[in-house]
Amino acid sequence: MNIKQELPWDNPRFRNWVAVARACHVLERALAVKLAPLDLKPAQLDVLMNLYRHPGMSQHDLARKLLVGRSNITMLLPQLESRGLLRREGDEKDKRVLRLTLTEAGTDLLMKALKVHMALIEKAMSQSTPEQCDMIGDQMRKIYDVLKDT
Amino acid sequence: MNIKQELPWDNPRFRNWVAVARACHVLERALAVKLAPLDLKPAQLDVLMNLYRHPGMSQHDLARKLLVGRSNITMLLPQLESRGLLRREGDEKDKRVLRLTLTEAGTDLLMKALKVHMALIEKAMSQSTPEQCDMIGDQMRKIYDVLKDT
DNA sequence: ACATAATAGTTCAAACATGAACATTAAACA
DNA sequence: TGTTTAATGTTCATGTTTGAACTATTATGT
Repeated sequence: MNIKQELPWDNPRFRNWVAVARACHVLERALAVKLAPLDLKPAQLDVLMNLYRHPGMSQHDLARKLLVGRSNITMLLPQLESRGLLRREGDEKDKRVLRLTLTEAGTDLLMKALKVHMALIEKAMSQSTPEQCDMIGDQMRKIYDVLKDT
Repeated sequence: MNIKQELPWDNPRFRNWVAVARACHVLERALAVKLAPLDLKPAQLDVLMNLYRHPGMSQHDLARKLLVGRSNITMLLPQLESRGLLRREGDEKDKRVLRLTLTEAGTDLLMKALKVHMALIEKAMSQSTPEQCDMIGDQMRKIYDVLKDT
């Protein structure tokens, strides 16, 4: 019988995941700083990114994509809409849903923000070979699949 | 000249980092759910973990470890202290600093919470070989080093 | 058709994080 | 020593995130 149970810090999976979380955290903070001149928060950038890739998506779909609650989206959108970055238009067939699309100004700002975001990620991952980088992405997508319904 | 500039989604580093961020986010959410029965938030678990590994650390040191502001720590600790999970004692030599240590109850709760955390991480990373897992950890530590002073 | 369920979005109060300004104490240095 | 500068922790105002309750609309089932 063990007098002292194994501590998580002895476990490679634990130690390595802690490193993942810390890297995420520090990159998020750095991104917030770099986006400040554009008067944009990381969460707002996530919104613009998703609308660019999925024009006409509903608020519900957006919330699921961003892994946040619907009320969060409700609170987030008016700021962006009043700045003229996106439009909310009622769906013809289903009067419950609002369809979201970027305006031209929204797309312009997104492009500027993406340059900042890209530069940061390039800097962060400059140490990794393409193979390592892809492997990391593959593993992370698996983790997401394993946990997404938890 | 390019009519359309390269989009970030065409860049492997960008796509793969997005996967990292999403995996982090979904694991954090899952952890919050699993910790709820212990009446513990992920941020509070982070505090307990750090105090266990570094007994007697100051609030300032704790804030730096957790990558948050000092005021955040000030707001966080009273909840844990009033539950009898940790002690705050003034330093003899420097009357500005408060030394933080876990109580026995704090250590007990930490051990229970770590089991939950470990189980989640094991589940998440069960798809990775030990080599892949270590490689991910190595890369993430590099990213942290590159960005920590940004 | 009608009653019941489920869904999309909003509102609201509570919890949480953040950064600037502040008080206290220690360190630097003239 | 005495003055200035820096460090620790707190307070407070602000902004963000969350989940539960609510309205309006659509889907389901009898």
